Amino acid sequence: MLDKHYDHFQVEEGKYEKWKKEGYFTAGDVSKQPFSLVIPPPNVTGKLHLGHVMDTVPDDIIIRYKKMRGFDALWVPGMDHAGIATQAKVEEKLRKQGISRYDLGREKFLEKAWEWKKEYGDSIHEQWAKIGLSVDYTRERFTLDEGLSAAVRKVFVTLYKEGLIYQGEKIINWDPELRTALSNIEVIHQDDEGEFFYFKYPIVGSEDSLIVATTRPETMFGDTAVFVNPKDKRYAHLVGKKAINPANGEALPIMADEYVDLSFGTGAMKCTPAHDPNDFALAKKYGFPLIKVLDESAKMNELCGKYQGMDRYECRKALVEDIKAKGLLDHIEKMVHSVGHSERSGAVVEPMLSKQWFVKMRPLADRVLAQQQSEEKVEFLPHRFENVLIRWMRNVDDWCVSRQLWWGHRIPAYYHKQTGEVVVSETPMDPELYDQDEDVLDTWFSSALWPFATLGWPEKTPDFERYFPTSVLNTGYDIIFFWVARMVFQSEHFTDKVPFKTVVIHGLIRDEKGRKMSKSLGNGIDPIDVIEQYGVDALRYFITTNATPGLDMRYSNEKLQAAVNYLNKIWNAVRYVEMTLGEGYEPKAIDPKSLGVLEKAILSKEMETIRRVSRFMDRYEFGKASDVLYDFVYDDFCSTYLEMSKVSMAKEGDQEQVKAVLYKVVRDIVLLIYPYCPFIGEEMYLSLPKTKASIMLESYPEIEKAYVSKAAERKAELLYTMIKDARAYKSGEGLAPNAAVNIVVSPKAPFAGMEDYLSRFTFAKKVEFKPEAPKGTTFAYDGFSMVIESDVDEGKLKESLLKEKETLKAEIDRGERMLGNPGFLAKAPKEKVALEQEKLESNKNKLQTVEDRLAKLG
RNA sequence: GGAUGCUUAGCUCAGCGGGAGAGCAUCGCCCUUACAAGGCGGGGGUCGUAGGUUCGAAACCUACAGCAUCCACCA
Repeated sequence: MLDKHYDHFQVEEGKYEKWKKEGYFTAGDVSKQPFSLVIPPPNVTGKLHLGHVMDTVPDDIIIRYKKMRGFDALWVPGMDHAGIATQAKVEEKLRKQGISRYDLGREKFLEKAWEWKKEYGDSIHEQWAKIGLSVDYTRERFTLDEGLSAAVRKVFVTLYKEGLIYQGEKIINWDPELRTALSNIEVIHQDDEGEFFYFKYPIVGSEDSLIVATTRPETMFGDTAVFVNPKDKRYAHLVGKKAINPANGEALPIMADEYVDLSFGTGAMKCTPAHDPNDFALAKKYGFPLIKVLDESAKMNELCGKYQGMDRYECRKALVEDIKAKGLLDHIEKMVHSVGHSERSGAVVEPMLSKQWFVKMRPLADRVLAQQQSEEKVEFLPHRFENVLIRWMRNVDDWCVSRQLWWGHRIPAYYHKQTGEVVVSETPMDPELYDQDEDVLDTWFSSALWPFATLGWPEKTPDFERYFPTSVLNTGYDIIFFWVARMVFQSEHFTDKVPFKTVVIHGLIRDEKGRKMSKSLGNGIDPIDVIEQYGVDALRYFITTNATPGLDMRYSNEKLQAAVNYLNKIWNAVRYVEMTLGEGYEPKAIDPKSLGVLEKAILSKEMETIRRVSRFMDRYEFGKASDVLYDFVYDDFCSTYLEMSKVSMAKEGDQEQVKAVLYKVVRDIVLLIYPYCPFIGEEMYLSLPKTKASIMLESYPEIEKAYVSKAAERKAELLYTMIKDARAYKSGEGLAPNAAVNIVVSPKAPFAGMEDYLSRFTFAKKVEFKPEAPKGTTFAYDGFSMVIESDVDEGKLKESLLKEKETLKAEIDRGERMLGNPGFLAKAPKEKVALEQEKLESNKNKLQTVEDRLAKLG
């Protein structure tokens, strides 16, 4: 027997450990159909946040549901080494101890990083357990483990041999704080306030000068030309002449190119090929030298004269002062412009010429674009997110994959010590003869292989053969570019298959005010705190049912409390059923034909509920599925059938049937809620009679056609409507709910045995069935009527009757307008027209009754 | 500049061609042995604005406004 209140601490205790120990999470029953998914691997950078709960709980619901549906459901867990993010954290920790990574050296630093991974990996495991994730620990992976590393080398070498990986000197995004290259998407653009400096460039051999504007004066040491637009009449006479760079006195050619925007700045632009991607393109076109003026910490280098060694901003300030002193500063404008920041360090990113490794994206992206046109494509839910992928694939630039870090997959490229010859190899080259490339790969390079490499690829392992491609991936829209896109192209290129058939995209969780959760705002919410307060089942329920697919959701304490209340409701329904069944109850088979009307009706409703819930579960629409179940639990079961059953139990003869039905329905409710809330689900399940060792061994409730009876539902509905009418009538007249009345139904009862329910729930002293209706307050239904006799406050009654009359008239008016419209009759579906006719008839009858009653009142 | 989403009850959000819904909040009555973390009953909305399509629009189309997000560019 369950306790009076649901206590989440007691309910959660020990269950996860038991499931894990019993091996319920382990897949591999080959007699069943496989179903698989991989966890979005959390970074080993720290504790999990609510975003991870959003990523993983839907997966857990899917896995638990699919297991109940008889699938061999595999959920591969694992974590991501998160190269740059983790390295930044480890460096920060060391810095607090006054140590830099260079003090330690590569090997020692990596030891520290592995210690970090161990510590945070353990804490992530604890959190998975708290959340209740049914991941298969026998198949757990790490993006830096031996198998993944082998897969990474295989992919790198293969792409290199195919000409899809190359080393090149290009403008990349440089993070001067972490001293590494970044890919385009690791750069966050934000609008920063800056200054726009207008400098005078004297024209050689003339008194004239040209004004050029820049936001980054410190890069002027790398300028190679000044450009104007060929159509620009203001400068036509200067093209071909030379202008003096006010930073270093060098003469720069003035050239014309269509690229220059006449309306921006002064219409004259300086060209700095080594520090701007557009200028780089111009320099290539005209064959300019590429002059780099910043070092890897964004300090000025030896080409910058007296500014050498200065930080870029220090230099900017000093240089502007010096130019001003020379009288060559025209003016300074404040301007807000978009500035790139490193996603991890926050440092302002410098576009910089650098030799890096790149993945040639065009052929890989084209393959994806073609695949999305075919039958064997990745399906996105909601569909619109497919366009995000497609647009990115259409416009993608080559991917800079080398990082000047230590924590990650070291690039399998080797340089001959004498000749400098480059060898790219899966197996290490002789260290006597070759030096390995110092750089590591972008962390997403290995994440991209996650769905197939975790299953054993490149080996043809049984798991890979059986579980790949995976069935579904559930993740946030914020990492479609970072992760989803890359898994798709790598998978299609290397396995010739999509990595997953369906991607379910969810929104992000925000705080109660709708703001993004972030460290700087300090508004992040620790899931562990939420679990302490409300229990994990409530958190799981909240996070999967209060969100619309693809849209952001807000964290809400109120909604969590609502979830707790709902769970407590189910808990108590189970408790009531247990009390009713009594000790030692032995479940009995139900004969659908011999059941009473109310029993038939609730089972029929349950079948409809199972049908609708299953349909939504199969489409991964957990919010909708839970809504359907919620309505059934509250309205149909708890408020209605369960209350009716109290009367039934007091009657002779029916008890066994009622018990059997109560048992079946409440047990099925437990099974239906269980994928969402496994802990309380297990607790309630085990508390009921005749169970298996765990709810994890159960199957999902099935629709049984013998239980479907729309006729019984309609009959029961009549009774419920009568009760509701009688109650509303009493309330409308200012009678207490428990005030005594007499009810007469005529000419006969809609179904036998209903009088007990009617009297109990309307507090009728007497319920009679008579062929003739007496005088009194009459409610008309199809084929019979109900008359209520009571002491009435005539004033109040009249008021409520008048109000009812108004609403009925409005309804009738609406119906008549509709049915009087020739267009409606001609074009609307026949069923709709018939339905409206029925409604109109019924409303007219009701109005008649109301008017009769009013007439009697005078 | 391009794209997407949102705008519905006091708050948070469903609904997305045929009678305006939920949770919370609010008001009234009830501690009735499943549940006061509850029950019963009630109040509250010209569904952002303006046009259009349709027999019928909160829903479909167009324009506009506000909010949010993403991508690109910014010498």
